[in-house]
Amino acid sequence: MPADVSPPARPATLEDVAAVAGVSRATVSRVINGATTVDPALREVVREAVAATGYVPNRAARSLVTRRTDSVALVVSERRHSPSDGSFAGRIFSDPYFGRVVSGLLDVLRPAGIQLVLMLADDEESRGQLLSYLRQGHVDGVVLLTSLADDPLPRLLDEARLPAVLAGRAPYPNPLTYVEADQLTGARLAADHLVSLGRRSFATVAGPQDSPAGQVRLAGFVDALAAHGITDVACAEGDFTHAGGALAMKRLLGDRPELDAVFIASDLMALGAMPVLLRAGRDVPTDVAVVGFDDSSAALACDPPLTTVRQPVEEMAAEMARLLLRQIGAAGSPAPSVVFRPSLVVRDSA
Amino acid sequence: MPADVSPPARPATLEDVAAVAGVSRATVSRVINGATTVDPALREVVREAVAATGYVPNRAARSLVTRRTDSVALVVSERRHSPSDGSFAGRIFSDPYFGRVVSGLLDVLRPAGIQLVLMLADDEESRGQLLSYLRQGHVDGVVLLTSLADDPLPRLLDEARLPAVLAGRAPYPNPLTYVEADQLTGARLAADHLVSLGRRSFATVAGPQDSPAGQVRLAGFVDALAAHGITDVACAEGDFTHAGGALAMKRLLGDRPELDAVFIASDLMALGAMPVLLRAGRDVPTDVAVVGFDDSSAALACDPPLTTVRQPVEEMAAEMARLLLRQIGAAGSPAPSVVFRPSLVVRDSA
DNA sequence: ATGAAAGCGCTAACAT
DNA sequence: ATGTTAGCGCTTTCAT
Repeated sequence: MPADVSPPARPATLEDVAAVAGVSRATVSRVINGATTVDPALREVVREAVAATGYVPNRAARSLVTRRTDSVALVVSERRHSPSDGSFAGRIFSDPYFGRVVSGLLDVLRPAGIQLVLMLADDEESRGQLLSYLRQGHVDGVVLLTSLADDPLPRLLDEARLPAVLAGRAPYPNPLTYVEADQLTGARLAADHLVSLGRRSFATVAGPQDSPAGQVRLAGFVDALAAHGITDVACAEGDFTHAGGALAMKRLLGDRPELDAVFIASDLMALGAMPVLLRAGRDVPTDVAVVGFDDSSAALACDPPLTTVRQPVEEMAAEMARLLLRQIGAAGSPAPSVVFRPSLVVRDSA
Repeated sequence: MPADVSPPARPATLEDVAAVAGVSRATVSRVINGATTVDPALREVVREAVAATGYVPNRAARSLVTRRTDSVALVVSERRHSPSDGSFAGRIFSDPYFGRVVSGLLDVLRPAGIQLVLMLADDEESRGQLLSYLRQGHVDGVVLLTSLADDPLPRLLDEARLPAVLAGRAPYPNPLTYVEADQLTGARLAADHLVSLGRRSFATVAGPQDSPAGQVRLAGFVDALAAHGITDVACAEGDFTHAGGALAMKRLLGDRPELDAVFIASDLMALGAMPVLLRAGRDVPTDVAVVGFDDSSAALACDPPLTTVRQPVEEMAAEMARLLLRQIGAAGSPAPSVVFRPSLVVRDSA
């Protein structure tokens, strides 16, 4: 029977490393945290001891004294689809937009050793729980993704004095830092392009009018057309989903069969709308020019490839992470908001 | 100048509550944690003190002594789309499947007060970081979503003796608990249905053949047809995305223009494939019968609505969460795996 | 049933 | 440059 040489199940602590390295806990701590006031030779010894023991810092212990958690929350705030629907449907999870946000966030957070905690707020109760959780300092900051114009979360987050960054400015005056693409300009880009194509009968599949993005993109499109003297615009509201885009397009075709230009407020809706056009015997772009919004993977999934307004979502998300980290570092003093310039990506649909 | 009556910025601690209630820390702790050995009257007093002080337990402190974190990781393991692509594209984030999983998980986790930490593993380096993080006990357990047949994570997770549940059995012998729908049966359901419709020329848009789900659904479909004496099946591989489905469908139409039945290994790919059929002048279901897989929101976004193999993803995810919680409670002793029965949902496409 | 006290693993003064 | 020490807020024996 072999001697039990395996190390104890208990993970190594600072103390263990210190013992192996023949130094004090404090010195090991300094090396771990990259303090410059450590003799290079000792530093090396400690490094080896860390490797030998397989030491990894205990976050709870560290957190207890530093009062930082090295984690931030990604809060997704939506209206629950249907109350009967016991389960949260999470519309946004199916939008390529979400993946791009996570991706951009992690590009910055991961190298910084910060974890991302995913939290949902889909009703009063969950919002309350969320806030008490956040307030207790269980995360260092929050990134808020909301699709509700009347979302109380920005206000509550501000009152809680929590480092926070919003994806898109709050729909009401609010001091929180936000990052967004200029939606108004984006919608204008779409309108101008459609006009420059010589189109005459305009329509739009708008986003949900209880969402800021939905509201602003519609307003921007309508205003930009008005500047060209065009005031007659057919509009159908979609819900930012594939199916919603298809539905809205059908309505539009019923309302205004002669339409030859349509701006669709998200690529995902455009993806749903284009087969509807096809089925109705309209060729894109010959009969109907289509411009989307986002420049997500959905734009390339369209046939023909979609001309669309590009938002650099990954970059924007990375910027949100950076601003959040900066606020956290600066004891919560708010960082400046930043607005990205959208651009028009011309492909084949318009 | 009004007296400063506002409470100190410092959040209330157990000590504060104890002082207000006039009892010891230990008693407050007992009340918080629902110990039964507390006088009902005292319990009430403590409750009030908690409310008065706005006390919320400090997770780090608790975690330090209990060695539990009350959080679990949702690990998404994928191959990074393109190495040049600095940013992780996160294919799975755009699949309705992901949202359903999160939804089902949170249905169980949220009431249990467990947080969900989102982690990505998309290359060797991130996998290494991930493991050292997990090993240190920063989460109590992990739910693994992988789309790689040769993913080393199940093995590594098992070696690390971490409570873990896999979405779908590991592609190699592995003792970890898993939850899945019987993919073989699901694919057979699709095949049998298509055969019962009297179709004669079969094809399939398979999932990626480096993913377990992709492999098994293809094998199940081919085998089931073979049982009907049909051995000639056209196959094109897709990547489980919308665009991938469209591409594969085009190839299929080129290879076998006479096809009149196609099984598509995911609804999202079917959503991409159906407009291709339409454009090629094929009516669904008259000319071509189409059966999908998943019964996700994409199935209803199809036109016509998609006949598909239903996987109860939300329920499966909820079950994963339950099994994980059970394992965590039982000091890591593995829970039994569970296999759900898929069913055929007949709509209009076949 | 309740309280006193130890200690989880770490960082940050402070002292040297 | 390094070590000593005092907690961070909580749970949990162990007494009572």
